[in-house]
Amino acid sequence: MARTPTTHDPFNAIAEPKRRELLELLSMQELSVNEIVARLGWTQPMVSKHLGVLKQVGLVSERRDGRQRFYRTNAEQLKPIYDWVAPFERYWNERFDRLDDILEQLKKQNKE
Amino acid sequence: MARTPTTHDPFNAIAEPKRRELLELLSMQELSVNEIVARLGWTQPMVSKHLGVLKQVGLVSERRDGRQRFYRTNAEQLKPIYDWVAPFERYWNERFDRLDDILEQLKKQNKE
DNA sequence: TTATTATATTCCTATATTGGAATATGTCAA
DNA sequence: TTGACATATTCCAATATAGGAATATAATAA
Repeated sequence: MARTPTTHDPFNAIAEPKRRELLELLSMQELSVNEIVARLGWTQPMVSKHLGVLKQVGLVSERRDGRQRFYRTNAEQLKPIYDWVAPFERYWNERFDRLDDILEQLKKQNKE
Repeated sequence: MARTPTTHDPFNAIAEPKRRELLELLSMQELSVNEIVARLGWTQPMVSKHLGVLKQVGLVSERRDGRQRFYRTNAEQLKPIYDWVAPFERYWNERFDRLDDILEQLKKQNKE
């Protein structure tokens, strides 16, 4: 009876804008925590905590090397979101306008 | 210092699976609250509350007629989500494999 | 071993949440 | 006006959250 945890699935994880920013950054390149801190200007614990959430839902993967940990985006985990939202594209993309017209005509023909 | 409200933006609004289900249902057709209750089998207050969240972020629109209220999905508000997630498609869609190869070659050529 | 560096975790507070039950509001009909 | 119907809102509980500060853990170097 509470909001679903952010660590439960990608939809909840990416609701936080900072985590979306992290995913964008780490899709270009693998970075260590301190490099992320330097680039984004957040506090180190803040970076670690958001990375922790993303790791739990599999949206980033971790590689350890000495005392450093390198993270990178695991984009495949975003597919469920894409798959859910993509079918709605037709509603704002004019590319589907002609198809809509055709479907309308078919409907009319069926009624006759 | 708390999680962003569900009514703040589409990303937070659709993190809840029941609201995604509502959006799918109401994209096919306009429905009254009671019709939604009948189709989904949820309690009436639950339906009204979720519709309230979706309405606040503009994801559904409302039409009043007598004592009934008809809702339908306003898909354009999903565009920010699509726009954010679509660039990641390349990471799981094999259609981009050849493009990746070409980019790799260009990188190599640049180094020379 | 001790100090230093890199990262993660804990403790705290303020704030929202979801769902259920009960109730309120609004609209129409008799 | 009164009753019935359609929908929204309030009150409650349990639970998580994000961020800040402080601290813990782990790995390396001196």
